[in-house]
Amino acid sequence: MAFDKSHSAGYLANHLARLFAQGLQGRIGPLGLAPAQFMTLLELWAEDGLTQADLVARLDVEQATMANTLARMERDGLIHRLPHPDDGRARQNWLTSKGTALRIPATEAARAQNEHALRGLDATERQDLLALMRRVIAAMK
Amino acid sequence: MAFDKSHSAGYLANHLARLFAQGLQGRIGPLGLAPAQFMTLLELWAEDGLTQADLVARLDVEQATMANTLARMERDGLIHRLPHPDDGRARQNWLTSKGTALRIPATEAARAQNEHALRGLDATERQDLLALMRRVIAAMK
DNA sequence: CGGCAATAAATAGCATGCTATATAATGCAG
DNA sequence: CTGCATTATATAGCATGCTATTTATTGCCG
Repeated sequence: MAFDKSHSAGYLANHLARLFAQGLQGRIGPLGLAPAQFMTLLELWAEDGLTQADLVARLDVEQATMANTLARMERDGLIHRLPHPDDGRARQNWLTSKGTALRIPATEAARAQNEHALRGLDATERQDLLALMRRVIAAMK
Repeated sequence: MAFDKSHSAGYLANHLARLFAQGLQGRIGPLGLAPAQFMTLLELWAEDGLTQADLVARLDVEQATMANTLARMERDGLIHRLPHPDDGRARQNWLTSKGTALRIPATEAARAQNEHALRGLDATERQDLLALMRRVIAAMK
């Protein structure tokens, strides 16, 4: 019996994520943003000055992944990093004016991408999908 | 108004896919396989000797991505590639005995990962989740 | 048949993500 | 107060995935 990829949650999750990432890239790329940068900016827009460890905890990515993402964001002028006043090991990540200014257009782009992806689902189906995904995520964490 | 990542289908899809990939990696890594290699092997187990273009069409990844995956699979002794008899541009990808032998243990590992991820959902919820994901994928393609 | 568009792969360059390891600062145990 | 485990980052190395470009072959049009 064949293992049918179209009935595999893992395969579908991978495909779904790739299509979302490509779509989001197409919308925020012109703003000078990449998807992982956007995800990180979401946290900094909510609370500026977070450390790398804070961001790792909130976004559930590995520390090394976040280190690289922050390095690219600094290179691209989205953030600047200053020593933490109370902890010599840590650095606080602060939005630049450029990083701050992207909030409205970038979140609008992400909203448009979500809307595009979900355009075939009604409100109840959307709620169901999000709830089911959250439960599966919780089961794997 | 904050853009709430826990209510964003794109964010959840990304998180879901990362957790699936990590879990699958943990299960098939000991077999000497990586997730993208497994996905490709699924197609070759169903039909051996496919070309790179065939695999690109069936797995919906970019041609360059598949070229790299196939190169790693050849390096790892999972496939060998021979000139296509009717087309001098193409190469056919054939399973080695090693690649063939992994079918049972690898599909079992993938099934176990899916089962682990979905363990909190009943049969109806699983069907619903897969169906909703397929519809969103179709909307984005 | 000769030229040119289309097709199949390969390659370059980059972002994201992982594991594993190294470095440096902190902080607690004794 | 010293020493060691813990914590915060950084770095190395790799897989996956993308876009863009290159190379080689096919195949059709005129």
